[in-house]
Amino acid sequence: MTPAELSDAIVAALTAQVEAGTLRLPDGVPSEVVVERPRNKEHGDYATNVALKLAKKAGMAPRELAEALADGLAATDGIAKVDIAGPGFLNITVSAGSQGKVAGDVVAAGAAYGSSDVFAGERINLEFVSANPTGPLHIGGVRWAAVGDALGRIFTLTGAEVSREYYFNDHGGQIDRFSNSLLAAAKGEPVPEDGYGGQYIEDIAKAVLKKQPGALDLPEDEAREVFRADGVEMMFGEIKQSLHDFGVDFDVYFHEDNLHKSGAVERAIARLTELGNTFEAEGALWLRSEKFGDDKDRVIVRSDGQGSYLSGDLAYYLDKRERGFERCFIMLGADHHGYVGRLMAMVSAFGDEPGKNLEILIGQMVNLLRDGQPLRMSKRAGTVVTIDDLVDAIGVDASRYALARFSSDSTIDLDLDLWARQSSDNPVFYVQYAHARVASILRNGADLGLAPAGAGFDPSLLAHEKEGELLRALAEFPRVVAAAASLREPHRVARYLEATAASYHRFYDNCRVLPMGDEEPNDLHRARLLLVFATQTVLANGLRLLGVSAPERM
RNA sequence: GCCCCUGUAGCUCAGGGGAUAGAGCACCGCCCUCCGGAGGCGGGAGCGAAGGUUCGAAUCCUUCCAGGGGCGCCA
Repeated sequence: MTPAELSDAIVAALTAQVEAGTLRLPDGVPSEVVVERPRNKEHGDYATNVALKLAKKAGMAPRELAEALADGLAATDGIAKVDIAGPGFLNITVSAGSQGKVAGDVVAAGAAYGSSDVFAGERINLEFVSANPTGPLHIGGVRWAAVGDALGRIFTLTGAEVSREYYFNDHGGQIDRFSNSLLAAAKGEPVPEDGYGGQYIEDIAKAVLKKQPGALDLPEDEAREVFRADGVEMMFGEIKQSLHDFGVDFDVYFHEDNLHKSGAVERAIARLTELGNTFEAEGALWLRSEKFGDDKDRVIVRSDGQGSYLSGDLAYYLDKRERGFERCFIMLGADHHGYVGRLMAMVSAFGDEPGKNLEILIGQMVNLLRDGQPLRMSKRAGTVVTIDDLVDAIGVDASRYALARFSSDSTIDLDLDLWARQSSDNPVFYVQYAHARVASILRNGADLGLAPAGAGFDPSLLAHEKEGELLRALAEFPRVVAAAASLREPHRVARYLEATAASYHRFYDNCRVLPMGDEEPNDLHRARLLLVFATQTVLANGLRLLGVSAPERM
C-alpha cells in the first residue's frame, strides 16, 4: 500500500463518517491528507495527523475524531492495525501483502516509476546557465547547469513539456570588449583596458586568423567585426561542447542580438508604452518598474539610443510567452539577485503574474576547496576554474551530484579531494555502489537461472522488517519527485537516494536473496529478487533525474 | 543605508507546523563459513539570541547578532 493509497483510504473513512452523520465538516472532506513515515518504529508504518487538523472544524476533540476514524480504517483492505497515539495521531501498520505489492508495481512501471501529474499538460520554459560567450564556462555557471538540468528532468517526469533555453548575450559592451581583446591579441598587442586576457583569447584569435588569414589587412572596423562574429561563434561552440560533455543540452539557444536586429525589442517596448508603463526622462526611455515593486525605475533605452540589457530581456520574455509558455523559469546566481526586482516588475508591466508566469530561482555561490584551502580564482592570474577543469578534477558524475545534492539556497564549499575520492565519504559513490551491488546480485541470479518473481507473486512473502523498510522507501519515490518539482528542489532526490541506498544495504545484510550452496530456489528467493530489481529501478530512475550514471559495475 | 541567502553534532549538510531533531565524515567498540566489507551494528554530542503566533515551532512573524552575496543609462 502506498502513501497515496492510504490517503485515499483515509479520505474514504472521513467521507463515510460524514455520510453517516457522525462527522460534520463545514469545508467538506479534503481530497487528500498528510500521510507521513514516522521516525519512530513504534508509531507504525505510516502516520496521519488528520484528526489533529480537522478536530477544530469538526467541533470534536482530536482523539475523539481519531477514534471514530480508526475503526473504519482498520477495516480497510491492506491495513493491519490502526493505533491512536499522543494528542490524536493515527498510527497505521500496513499488512505485508499490501506492502510487498509495491515491488511489483515499481518493476511494472520501470523507467516511468516516479512520475506524477504535478505539471500535467503544462509547458515550462527553463532558462539557465546563459553565461556570456566572452570566455569558457566558469564554475559559477556550473551549479545551474547541474541543478537546472535536473529540474528539467524532474519537471518532465511530473508531466511537463520542458524547453531548456540558453540566452546567449551576443550584444552589447561585453562583446565589444571581447572582440577588441581578440583583435589586440591577433595583432600581438597587450590586453586592452577592461579587456579579457588569458590563453583562450590567444587561442581564439589564432583560430580566427587561421580561418580568415586576411582579417588583419582589413580596415579596423571590419577587422573587429570579423573577430566579433567568428570569435563569438567559436567561444559559443566551446561552451556548448563543454555543456554537452556535462550531459546538458539545450533545446533553444537564443541570441540576444537577434532580438535587437529583428525589431522584437521595439515591439516589446511599444507594448509597454501602450500599457502606459514607460516614460522619457534625461534623454532615455524608462520602464516604470518602481510602480510594480522594484526599487527604482529602470532605463530600457539609453540616452545614446542603445537598448539597455533589460530591453533584451523584455523582448525575450515576450517571445517566450508568445511561444506559449505559461510558466517561465530563469535561474540566476546570487550575484544577480538584484535583477529579480526589475524582471518581476517587467512581468507585471506586461500584465502578467509574477511568480506564476515567471519564476526566478536564485542559486547561491559555489566555492571550491583543495586540501581544505579555498581555491582562489582570478581571471588575471589565469586560475579561472572552468566547467572542464571541474570535470577533469572529479568527473561528470561527481560534479553533477555534488552540485545538485545541496539546497540552492545555501552557499556550498566543494572539496575537490573529497569528491574525487572513490570511497564511502563520497556520497555519489555510496549511491552508485548500491546500484552496482544490486546489478551484481541480479547478474548472479540470472547465472543461477533465477528470475525475479512475476506478476502473480505472493507479496506477503516480503514480510521481514528490513524488507518493509525498503518497500516503504521505494513507495516514497513518486512523492519525493513530486516534492522536488513543486518546491524546485532537486537536492531532495539526491538525499532520498542516499537514504534508499542505506535502506537497501540494511536489507542486504539481513535478508539473503539468492539460494545458499545447493539450496533449491524457492518463491522467497524470487520475491526478494523482485525487490532487488525494484530497488535497481528506483536508484537508476533517481540517478537519471540528476544526470548521474547508474553503473552496473564499479 | 536598503535588498537576497545562510546560521542545526567536532566537520559537511538534511529536515514542506507534528510525536524522543536525522545522515555522512571524524572518534571509540563490534560483525567476514557462501549473494560486492566501497557494507552493516552500537556509542557521545546540536537547532545563533530574544520575543510572538499555535493544541504543537528548527520550520511561520518581529527584533537583534554573525557570515556570504548584491544594490550602474555594465552585461
